[in-house]
Amino acid sequence: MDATRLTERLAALAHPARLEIVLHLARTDGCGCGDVVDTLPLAQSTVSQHLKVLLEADLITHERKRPRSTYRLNRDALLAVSEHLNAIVDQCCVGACCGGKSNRLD
Amino acid sequence: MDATRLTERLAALAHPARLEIVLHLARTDGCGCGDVVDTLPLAQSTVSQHLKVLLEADLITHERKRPRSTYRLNRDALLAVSEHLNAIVDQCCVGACCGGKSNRLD
DNA sequence: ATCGTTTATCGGCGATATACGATGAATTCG
DNA sequence: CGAATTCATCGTATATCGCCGATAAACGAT
Repeated sequence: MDATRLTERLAALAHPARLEIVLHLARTDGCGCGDVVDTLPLAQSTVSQHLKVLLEADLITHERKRPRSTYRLNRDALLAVSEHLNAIVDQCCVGACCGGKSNRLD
Repeated sequence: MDATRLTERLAALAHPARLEIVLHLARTDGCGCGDVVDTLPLAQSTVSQHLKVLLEADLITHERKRPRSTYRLNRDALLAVSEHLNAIVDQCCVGACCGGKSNRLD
């Protein structure tokens, strides 16, 4: 995952509604757009847009089914973001620095 | 860290220039605004604004010194974001779900 | 074929973000 | 003192975001 992809994913997560959607999908093993609409004080078109953003960032998956489609959290993608941030922390000037703290030497 | 704080930090990280700044600070154990300006194709005032955003998100620290001030990465804050995302992944419907994968049972 | 349900897309508006140059404040150097 | 350095802030122009209502598209049910 390059820097551009990372910022795209971070941007996708950096919105209260979208973060809420991610949390909802994490709790409910996949649901449709309508289900998400019911949990948020937003119009259906707005939710659809948010889902699209998350989809383009590959943070969720989409399965077209009838009568309802299913959106699911892409755990791997979310985990990749988490680990990328972790890598930055680890990379942080090995040795005593950044406020005098040592690096994960446990 | 509540959801609002998390989205604020994610938003701060979700910009190419600011992510670059964070990476730079991670590599160079603290430096001034001017040093950052030298590494980016942006005006000094723009960089200063980006630093302010990162500062408000508490992702970096600022020590006013002369002749140069010093910005440093706040490792704990960045780590907190990483772990928060990790927690969402872990929370993801305990059991087989989300693409049929099991949850970190190692 | 028509209707109802579900979802995606379009157009537009207000708000926010991003960029820059200019300016000011604080400090150091000559 | 005056000049230079470093950085923050202001004002402003432009672009993007976020939201909505309206509409289109897809499809199952009647």
